[in-house]
Order: sequence, then structure tokens, then C-alpha cells
Amino acid sequence: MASADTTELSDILERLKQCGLRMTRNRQKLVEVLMESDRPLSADELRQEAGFSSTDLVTVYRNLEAFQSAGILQRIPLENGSQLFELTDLGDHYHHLICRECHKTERLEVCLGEQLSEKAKTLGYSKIAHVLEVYGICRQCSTATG
Amino acid sequence: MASADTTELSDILERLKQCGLRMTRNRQKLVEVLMESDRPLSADELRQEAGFSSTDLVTVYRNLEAFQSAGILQRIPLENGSQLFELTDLGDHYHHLICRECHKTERLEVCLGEQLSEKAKTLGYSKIAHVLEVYGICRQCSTATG
DNA sequence: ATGAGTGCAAATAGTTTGCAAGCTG
DNA sequence: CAGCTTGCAAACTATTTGCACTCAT
Repeated sequence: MASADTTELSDILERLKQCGLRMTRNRQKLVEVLMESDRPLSADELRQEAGFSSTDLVTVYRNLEAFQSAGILQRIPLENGSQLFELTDLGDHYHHLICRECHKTERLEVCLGEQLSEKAKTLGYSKIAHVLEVYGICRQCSTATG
Repeated sequence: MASADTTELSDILERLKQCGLRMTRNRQKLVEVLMESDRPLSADELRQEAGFSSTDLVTVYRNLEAFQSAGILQRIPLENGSQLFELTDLGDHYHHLICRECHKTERLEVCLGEQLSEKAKTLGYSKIAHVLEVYGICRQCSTATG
């Protein structure tokens, strides 16, 4: 299992505080929802789960950005260009296997980041980040379809 | 160098025909631009290079979709959610190292697709695709900035 | 001639920005 | 109290859809 599961709510709040972010009711709620979720969420799913009104999507986005800067959250790009959000273990990140049909998301235990970062550094790049996501159709969905 | 460079225009046109796509002036032009480009292009860049009017972006998108279905083109997701498009070697695909500042794009010679696909298959997934892109700041840009 | 492809307009989805008012430290 | 945060409206970007017209086969 990934280590984010062992990160305490208090650790996260502490981290946010260290980054100069104030602890508001909204933020606390968003962090809670993210922690409780067993899968990455879209901005709007997150808004709903947090019980925010539909106009508050803005707040969600602003906080997601803040969380990302604080290093507690990562974005997962989907094939259609939209994104999902997931807590990470303070600066760490994960890769996923995502079903195109039911959107089930499994975390992949591989991380090729090191090889890649090394390669990129060799080529003179700095501030390296990478995106690695695998899309497919899971067993249930392919059975269901035919 | 990657093998797409060795794919002939005629091969591509042939492939499109096989897929039931008609060969129109627009399509021919788009394929030419894609072939001549030494880097992945956005939909709008492609439109401009092809000399289409600004309302014809639609045509570009529709053809990009057709090309992708025909297996001659891949999409590259950017960090901001938009995408770039690039010809592939008939069904093959590539990964990139993309500079966040100047958007220079280098093709990575690594392809971890096999390991990943294998893993995904083991987990019961089918129709597997993956996205692997590395973002960073290239030497020139980091020197220029500071 | 038949249906794929195109052009134009308009709609959508996702995300970002501006600004006044509210809340945290 | 100062300034980070929020809420609401509105703008934006990238992309998609509807429909009548045109062109490739």
C-alpha cells in the first residue's frame, strides 16, 4: 500500500500551515473529502462531496491549486483533457490505471520517475515533472459490454 | 531517429483510404503540415500552418479525430489540459520531454509501454493506452531566466 | 447520386479572473 | 486590523455539436 494512507489529517493541516495557508472551514472540508476518498476526484465531484453549492467550484479550484503548491496534492490528466485530483504523501506522487468506462482508478506500483528524471537531467532539463497514466477497459466493463 | 520519419506521405494516404476516409484537399494539407513539422502542434497551430481560416478549427479537430482513429496520429496532453498532435509511425507512439517555457519538444527514446501494458493486462484491462510525458525547463530557458 | 466532409454559428466543459465582502491569525 | 479567502458573476480556452451545403467516389 502507498504511504499516503499513513499520512494523518493533522500532518496535512500542519503542512498547509507551514506553507502560509490559513485553515478555513472550506479547506478543512476539502482535505477531509480528499482523505476519505478511495479514488482521485474531479473538481466538481470534490465540490459535491464537500457539500458546496455549485457556484463554489471556484473555491475548489483555488484550493486545489494551493494544495498542489503545498505539495500535498497531484493532478491526474485524463484522455479528454480534464483532470482528477488526489492527495499525495507530502511531495510524493503516483501513477494510475484508469478504466475508460467506469472510471475506476487503480494506483500503479511502478514509478518510472527516477529513470525519466535522470534522462531529462542529462539532457539539461530542470524542474522536472512527469505524467504517466495508463488507460484501458477493466475486466468488469469489458465483460459487461460483450 | 524514430521511424515515423521513414513513413512516406503515400503510406499515410493509403492508410487513410483503407480506413474509409476520403482524400480531400483539407486532409491532404493537414497531413503535409504534420509531416513537415519537426514538433507536435496544437490544433490551432495546425490550422494556421495549413492556412485555414480561423473558423476552420472545427475541420482540424474533426480530421485529427479521424487521423487518430486511423492510427496515424497521437495526442500529447499538456500540463494545462490542452493537447498537441503528432503523426506516429502507423500505430506506434512516442513520449516526450517538453519544456514548460519554450515548448520545445524532444522525443524520448524510452518507451515503457510494454511493461505497463503487461501490468495492465495482468490486472484484467484491455484496450490499453498510456500517456507518459515529462515536463521541465530546458537548458536554454533556465539559463535565460537566471 | 449518395454520403462523407466542410464551413459557419452556436453550444459545452473545464477552468480562470475580477472584485467586493467575510473571516483567520 | 491586515490580508488571505470566499462567493458570485463573468470571461476564457479548448473542444464539440447542429445543420445546410459541397465535394469525392
